[in-house]
Amino acid sequence: MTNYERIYAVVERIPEGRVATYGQVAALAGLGRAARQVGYALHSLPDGSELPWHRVINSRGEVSPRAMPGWDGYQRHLLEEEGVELDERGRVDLDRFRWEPPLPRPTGEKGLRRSGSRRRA
DNA sequence: GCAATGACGCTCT
DNA sequence: CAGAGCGCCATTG
Repeated sequence: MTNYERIYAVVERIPEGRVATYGQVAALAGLGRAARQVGYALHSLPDGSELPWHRVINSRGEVSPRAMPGWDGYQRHLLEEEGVELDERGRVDLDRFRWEPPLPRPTGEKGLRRSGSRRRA
């Protein structure tokens, strides 16, 4: 069982009309902070795949630009078809469309918050 | 096994 | 919210 399988499994259960962030999917897939691998896995996704990969977006609620221009527009189109509202800049209001995972993280997260540079940029 | 890569995330400015 | 920087981590060469 590769991590891809887990990622796909998580993406597969994203409800229609909802979106999830890469980090969200990564955490649910057990990859933790390997949000990048989620995108990497989706990139390796074969054509004809029925996975709702278009429901996976970045933390800002925006569709991450990929190598092939135009594909991002396609993703936005798919989201609109599902009822997800996109603003002028093609962004999704995560406060309203973010998928609620079955096991939400406790707000009182332990010192595991070492994410990011944690240091002045 | 090591080095490079990448659909990202978080914090600070 | 947007932009800039550094970090994390699995997959690939």
